[in-house]
Amino acid sequence: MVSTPSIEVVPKTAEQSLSTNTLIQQNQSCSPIDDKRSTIHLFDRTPQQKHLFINRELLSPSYIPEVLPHREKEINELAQILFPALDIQAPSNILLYGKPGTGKTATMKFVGAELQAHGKAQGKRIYVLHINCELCNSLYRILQHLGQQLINNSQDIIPLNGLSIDTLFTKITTRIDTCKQIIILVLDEADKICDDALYTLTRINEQFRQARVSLVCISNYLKFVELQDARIRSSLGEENIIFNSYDAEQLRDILTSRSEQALQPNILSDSVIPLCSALAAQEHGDARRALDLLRVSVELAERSHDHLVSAKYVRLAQNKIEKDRIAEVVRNLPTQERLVLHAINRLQQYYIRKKKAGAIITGEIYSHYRELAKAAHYTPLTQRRVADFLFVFDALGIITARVISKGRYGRTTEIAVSSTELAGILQDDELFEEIEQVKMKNQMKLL
DNA sequence: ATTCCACAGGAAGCGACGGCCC
DNA sequence: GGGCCGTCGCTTCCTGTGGAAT
Repeated sequence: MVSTPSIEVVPKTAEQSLSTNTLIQQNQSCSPIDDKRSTIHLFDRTPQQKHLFINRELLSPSYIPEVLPHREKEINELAQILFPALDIQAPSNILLYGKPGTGKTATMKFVGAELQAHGKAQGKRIYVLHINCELCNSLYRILQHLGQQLINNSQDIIPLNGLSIDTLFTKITTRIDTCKQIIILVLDEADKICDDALYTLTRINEQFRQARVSLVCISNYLKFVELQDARIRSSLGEENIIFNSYDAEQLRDILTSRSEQALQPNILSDSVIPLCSALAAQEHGDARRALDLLRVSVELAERSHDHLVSAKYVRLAQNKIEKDRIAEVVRNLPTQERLVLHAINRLQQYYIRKKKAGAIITGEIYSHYRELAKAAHYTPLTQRRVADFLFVFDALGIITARVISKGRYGRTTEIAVSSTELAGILQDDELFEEIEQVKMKNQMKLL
């Protein structure tokens, strides 16, 4: 039996608190008796610990505040377009564009809630239904979700699959058309939907005699509508609202307004909010990022028993957020995708060791991945499939992929690892030990 | 101007899976 | 229980591509 390691439950400094994972790992080696003993006082608050938060939830990006600073124009515009719903007339379909964290979803939820409440007060049937198309990207999933939200408490559950699209479509449209009502269907991340689904949804009103459905598509991509079929383009883009990125000053206002409600007074040093705003403004004015930075900074200070959140914690928070994000992504990847990441990482380390200039290319990655897969007793996937993985890693921000032409020597993709934390994260991966012994067969070729 | 390389990436199709309907 | 459905992960096949080399 392994003896109990000396564990300090609450680290003294922010740096120490960042190594919480190590502490947890050490803790896992404790015996059941030791576990029991160590948890008795685990959640007792020490005298020097202080609540810095009043309500942590208010700094969560998903929280919709009562006031949305610097979005008054968009709110009014959206409300004007949706106004006919109060007369049980279908508003125009709307497109909301803007980069991530510019308040599109928050604004829509805010206006949607107001509209629904107004409708209810007037005894009108107005429903605003949100669907995240990242999760529901096919017509079947959208209809299933729509039906499920409409029936709500009924026992008539719509199955996740098994029905034909026609059956499901008839079932849902019949259910919607039972009375005179307006449904505002908000399709968040609408660019993730397949074309057929979008086309069917734009034509859905043809099925109704009483009810009406209006679409609100939210997208991060300005070219979203341009890429659609002409039939979809005409009916989708009836009204457009563009959400510009927040600048540092606007982000500062947002943070100030939220922190006044979410945090204890006088716990932020003067530089914290300007720094969080400036860092988030550099990332295309992402309010979510700014809120995350502030929340994590305060959490780190709280864990370090500090009564004042200084700029130091913002810097630490920035590193922690990035590392946590990549680690979370990597942890949830399937084995084959992690094998490809290991191949990329090993090649990167090899390039550094040998001081080899230039970027890693897909051919090298694929051949090294094959070696690793065989060594770990997995059947290697095709190069086509691996190319798709690389595209996904790029989208996730783990690598940067750039298609280049090497003239007579063909076309390829240059890969650079974007995250400085990747090597460390992969060392904790269960595959690491398994493939660590594998030598790079193509070492000479690579040089 | 043409050739050639090493892929990129689209399209089609396959098989497994979970689940419904008759 | 068999037929059917949509989805997902994957393969195979194919055409397209950019620019150095010829």
